Formats: sequence, C-alpha cells, structure tokens
Amino acid sequence: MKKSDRTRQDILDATASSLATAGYTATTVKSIAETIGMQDASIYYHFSSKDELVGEVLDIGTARAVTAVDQALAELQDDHDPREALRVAIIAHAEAVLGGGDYPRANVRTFGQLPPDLTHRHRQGHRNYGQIWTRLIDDGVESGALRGDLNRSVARLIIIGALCWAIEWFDAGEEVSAADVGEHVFQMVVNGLSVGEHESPAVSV
Amino acid sequence: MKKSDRTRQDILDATASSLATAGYTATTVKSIAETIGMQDASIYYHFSSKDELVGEVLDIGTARAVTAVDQALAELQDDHDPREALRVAIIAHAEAVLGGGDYPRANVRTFGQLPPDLTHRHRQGHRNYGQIWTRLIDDGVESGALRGDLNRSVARLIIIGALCWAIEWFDAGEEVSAADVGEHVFQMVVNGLSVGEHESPAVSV
DNA sequence: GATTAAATCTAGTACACACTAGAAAAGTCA
DNA sequence: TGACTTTTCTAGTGTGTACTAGATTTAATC
Repeated sequence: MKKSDRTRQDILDATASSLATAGYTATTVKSIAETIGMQDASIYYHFSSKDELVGEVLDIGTARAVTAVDQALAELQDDHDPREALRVAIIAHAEAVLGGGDYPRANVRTFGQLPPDLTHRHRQGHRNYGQIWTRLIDDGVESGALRGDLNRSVARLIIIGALCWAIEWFDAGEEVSAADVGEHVFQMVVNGLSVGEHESPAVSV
Repeated sequence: MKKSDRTRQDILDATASSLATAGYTATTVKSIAETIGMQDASIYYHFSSKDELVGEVLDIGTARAVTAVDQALAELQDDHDPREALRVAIIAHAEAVLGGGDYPRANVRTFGQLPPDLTHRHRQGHRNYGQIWTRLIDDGVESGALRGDLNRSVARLIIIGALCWAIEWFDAGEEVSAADVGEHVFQMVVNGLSVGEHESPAVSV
C-alpha cells in the first residue's frame, strides 16, 4: 500500500524532472525507469501509458502554478491598487515557473511539443489559469488604473507569453533571480520602458 | 540541374511548413516525402540527413527574420525617436514570425524541441539576431528615451519572448493581425499598461 | 512460517523512425 | 536513336520506442 504510493511519486518526480529539462520526446519510459532504478516495464504497473503519466505531471504543474498565484493574491490587503495585484501575480508566476519545482516547469517547457490528445486534455486547465489573469486586467481597466484602449485578451497573452518564454533563457545560476524576471516583466508591461510623457496611445483592435 | 533545384526547394518548403505547424518530432522524413509525392528515400538524394535538412530550413528562417527587421529599420528617417525604431522592429518581427512564411515560424515553433546538435548550430544565429535588439535598447537608454534602471538583457529577452510565444496562441484567421500583436507588445513594453503617472520605479539588478 | 497479495523483472511484440544499397526510370545531349 | 547522367524507386536494415504477458521476487497477513 505505502510502497506503491512512494514508487508512484518517484515516477512522477522523475518524469517532471525529465520533461522540464529534456522535453516530451526525450522523456522516454525507459529513461524514467532508469532514473529511479527500475525496469521500464514496471512503470506500467503504476501508470497505464506514458501519456497518462505525463498528463498527471502536467495536471500537478498547472495546479501548483494556480495555487502559487492565488496564494500570492490572497495575501494582498483589501484596498490594494489593481496594479499591485498584477505585480504580485506576475512575480508569483515567475517564481513558480522559473524558480519553482519541476512540475510547473514541465508544463511550460513541453507546451507545444505534446501530442494532440494531451494538448486537448490541458486546454481547460490553461483556460482556467487564463481567467485569473483576465480578471486582474479587467479589474485594472475598470478601476481606471490600466489603459482600456488595448485588446485585453492580447494583453493577457503577451504577459503570460513573456513569462513563459523566459523558461527558454532563464538560468537559475545567474545573478538574475526568478523574482527579478517577474519584476522586470511587471515594470515593462505596466509602467513601460519609456521615460517621461508618452505619445498619445492610439490603438484600436 | 534545374530539376534538382526545384525538388530541393519543394523539400525545403514542405519541411518548413511541417515544422511550423507540427513541430520537430512530428515532422518525419516520410511525411515530408508524402507531401511532395515522393518516396522517403528520395529525400536523401538531396539532403544527407533529416537534421541537415531541418538545419537549412532554420537557417533560412533566421535569415528572413533578420532581413525583415533590418529592412524595416532601414526605412526609418534619420532623426527618428529611438522608441519608433523599437516599434518598427517589433512590428516587423511580429509580421515575419506570425504573418510571414513558414520559415521564420518553423524557427520559433521548434525552438526548444531540437536535438542538442541543432540547438548548438543555431546559437550563433540567435545571438546575432539578439544583437539587433541590444542595439535598439542601448540607443534608447543612452538617448534618454528609455529607462536605464532595468537590466537591458532581461528587457530584450522579455520583448522577444512576448513576441515568440505569440506563435502558440496567434490565430491568423482571427480579427487580430500580426501587426496588431506587434503594436500591442510595443504599447505595453514601451508605454506601459498603466494610466497616468507611475509609481517610482525602483529596480536594480 | 505459510499463504496470499503486491510489486517488479525477464523476455518479448509490434511499430515507426532515420537511413542505405542497388535497381529502375526519367531526363539530357550527341 | 543511343549513350550517359541525373533523379527516383523498391526493398530492405538497424535502432529505439511504447507497451504486453507471464514468471519471479518482495512485502504483508494470518
């Protein structure tokens, strides 16, 4: 009873680690088994297929990212600026995906590499995650703190994209921390790189 | 002589298309051959390996993106605002990668899926491309148009990341065009989402 | 300690992949 | 047409993959 749970967890951990660093294709059942000192066939006692195993890892990754952002937002005081909420969420996401464990990293890293079945399976999870951000942006626009002349959906995807792509270049060993990356994204997309007064924004989509 | 060149081009086109839509793993030599009505073995008369073929497609993609951005910048008038240069470059990149042909799209789409050899092969190309953006940001900061309190390298990677990740969600059929995406990225990272005066930026990395 | 259940292993299957060798066909030019 | 070159095809090889069946070992229970 207990043994099985522990082994199962080992398999999940090894899979998350491999997905996060090597990607979907290079993560083979054999390589996972080797990591934890088993035969590949033994994996199938715990999971019925590779994709079921991968799917579970990705589910955990999504859940952890959602929890990290939700928790960060919950710690805000009631009368916070909507921009502060966006800032806190961005940094929480950055820390979860860049500095956090293998599960959220696996999720972002393998996005776009997955077979259609798995992609479809996680569409709902991503939609739910996107809604957190949609609300943050809506709050900001409706309170007058954020510009309303931009397409909110596009804005949301650009913020998430900037954060997700960071996984391709972020190096945990360098002097820039995950939170630093989040802070930069916030400063750029909310305050902007520009100095002084802006030209009149004239975008309509 | 001529026949071979035409077939070679057909193979490259089919590969670029497949890479852009299906990714590296799903792009098999057999599927490429089927697309152009050939046997898979015939591909090897024109290319010595799958990765040599893929590498050539990616080279073309990088070259086209560089050309698109360079050309857009060349059309600027001499006394342009550094922000305008950034805007033009961002939109050119967006149009090349999102709205353009299969080659630049293949490049971005397969980034992170490639075997180590190919990744290493294209590192230099990406570095060169990055330098265009480094210069744009440096010009902006040194002229006083852009903030100097952010890590320029991180800022550069965030801009490119926001644009590159758009390939994961951008749908050419929708009402938002590739140029619209570029305009949004520019508005956000340069002017910022925020309305009115900013809080004092205090970031040091 | 014997019996049963859980967990893992050995040994394989089937299939898709990149790639090869040599025959066949198509194209080129006197 | 005929000789030659270029291009493509047929028919394979070897390798790595996910996955299966059944024997075997390890752990839990009485």
